[in-house]
Amino acid sequence: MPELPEVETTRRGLEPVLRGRRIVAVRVTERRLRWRLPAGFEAELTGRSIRAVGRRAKYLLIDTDGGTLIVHLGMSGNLRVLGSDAARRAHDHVEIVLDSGRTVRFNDPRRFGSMHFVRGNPEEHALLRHLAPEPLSAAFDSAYLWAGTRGRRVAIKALVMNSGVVVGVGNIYASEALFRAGVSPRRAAGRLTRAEVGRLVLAIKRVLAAAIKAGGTTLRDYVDTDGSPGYFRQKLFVYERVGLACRVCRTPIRQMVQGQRSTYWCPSCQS
DNA sequence: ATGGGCACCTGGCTGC
DNA sequence: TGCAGCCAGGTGCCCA
Repeated sequence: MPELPEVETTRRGLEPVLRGRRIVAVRVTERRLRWRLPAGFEAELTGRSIRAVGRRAKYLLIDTDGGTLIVHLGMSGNLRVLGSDAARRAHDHVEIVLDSGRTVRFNDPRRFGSMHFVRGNPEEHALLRHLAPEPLSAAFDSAYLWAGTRGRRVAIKALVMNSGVVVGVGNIYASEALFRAGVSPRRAAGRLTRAEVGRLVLAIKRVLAAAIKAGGTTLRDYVDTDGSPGYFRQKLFVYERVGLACRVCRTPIRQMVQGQRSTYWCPSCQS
């Protein structure tokens, strides 16, 4: 479910609730996440004080005085802030109880999400070590993507979803950014012109920034830490709009499958 | 190295 | 009403 804007929205919701708080209890009701939670997981976290809540790609980094909790929301995960007496719901797997009396619950029906508690620099963890630049950073610019596309025969849509090229762009925002850039999702990455690469870099930055501003996109389950949905869905140009008129030229939006994922595009605006 | 396909898992919807 | 089949915001891993 969540791409960079949804994870960043979650980070912003967690930060004021977690910063400076101490973890007084950790309860796990399902250890079988994407990677099984180790036996010592609860004990390692309990008693820690939280210093900050960061983000790298789609990973949340909950920085404590004894290590970092790395959280991924997978396809269907969310973290909600609740009172400690709130009723448990189906698929609540992990609960982190704070000294403020509030609690953070990780709910994830599909269990593609994950948690790791690591000592030392989390950027050196195997999951983070090989990640490409952040899309909203200065490092992700036209020259960078130009170099990263040369000689690549993969479809440009697959390339922008590759976390070794740029992070945080998932299935929704890949289609949306390509629409905004006027580039067909099936084009071989290496065949894009300099101008197209430049437009694509700008489109990725703008669509992600606009989605963060709207609190992310809720298609089905995504909710922020308060349980409220994101409002960017109304601003989507192509995603899940197959057969509907393009909001720019009125041509019907089309859908195809690339790499087992749905792609949406306007055959008139994109070439 | 690169590209493509599968696997992990549950729930919701469609159509017979 | 029941059930099979298909689809869903991700990504690590295996193979050619």
